[in-house]
Amino acid sequence: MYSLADVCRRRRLRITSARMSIVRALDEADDHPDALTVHRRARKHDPRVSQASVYRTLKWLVEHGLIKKLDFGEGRFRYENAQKPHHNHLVDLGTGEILEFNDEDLEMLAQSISKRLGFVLSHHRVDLFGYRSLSSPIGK
Amino acid sequence: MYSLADVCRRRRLRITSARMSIVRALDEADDHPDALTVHRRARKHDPRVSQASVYRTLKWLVEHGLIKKLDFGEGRFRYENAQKPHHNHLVDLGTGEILEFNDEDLEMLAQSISKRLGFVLSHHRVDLFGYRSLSSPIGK
DNA sequence: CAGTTTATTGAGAATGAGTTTCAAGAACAT
DNA sequence: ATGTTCTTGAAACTCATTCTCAATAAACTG
Repeated sequence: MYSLADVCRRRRLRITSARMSIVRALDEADDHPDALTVHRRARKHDPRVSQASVYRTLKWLVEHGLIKKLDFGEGRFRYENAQKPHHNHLVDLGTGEILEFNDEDLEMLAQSISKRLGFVLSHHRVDLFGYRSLSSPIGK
Repeated sequence: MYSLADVCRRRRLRITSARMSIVRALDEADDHPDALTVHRRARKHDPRVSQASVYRTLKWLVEHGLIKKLDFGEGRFRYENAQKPHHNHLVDLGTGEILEFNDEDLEMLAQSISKRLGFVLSHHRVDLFGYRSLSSPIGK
């Protein structure tokens, strides 16, 4: 998987120093940070980067399809690298942790439901919210 | 289906005049209004009702399970009567219109995926976003 | 490379949804 | 009626996000 900085270069998108520090923060993330978290992390690379630039750059990256804007009804948005293969989210209501999962049947079902309703599916979002069961196969 | 006002009465929830105008606005809605839309509509019944009361009452109704808080990533919430049987949403990206649909397979699949991941499903959200296909069975 | 245009920046002001505060007014319980 | 509790409208406030603007940095142009 290429770094976001690389993807920008390959696409001839201007990558300034402010953008570089933001993009590095996103590249290093293996979670789903919100804008202010991205700002905090980007500042570690370059303390001069402003909040405004973070919001502008996030918007710009979303517009260019390099990152995805997520929303779990928390009153703010989270972001993730769009290069990650498609997946859905499961929110652990016990801890707030966000897990990712895939299900081929689910993908096909979303397609077929859309078709049945007369729509061409652009994208979809399946979020599950639940509590870890005591006999969790994942454990903790 | 009982009106929200009736449900409040049966549950011995105090229904004041401000709440009545808000609840009537919700009862009359066959769409998915956001808080300010509810406020605008409630004012038609009683122009004195404040924005604060609308937010307070919406929160109160959600807490009592009479309405559901929806979120389509628009940066604000929408609401719908919780008495409506469970359904999912399909957002028409051409018009912004929100359609409702049901799919038994989808419900079972959400359950089984949660279980597989070691979670007890509390609730889930399946939103499809798409464009009406030219040969739409629903037409327009 | 100097000069000009265009894009991006940081700081802070502005916005907009939602919440809180507070004093006044209802509703309720004795 | 009296005191207690709840709810209200208005306005202040919060918080995430967007906008404004003068300054700077890049990218063109000759």
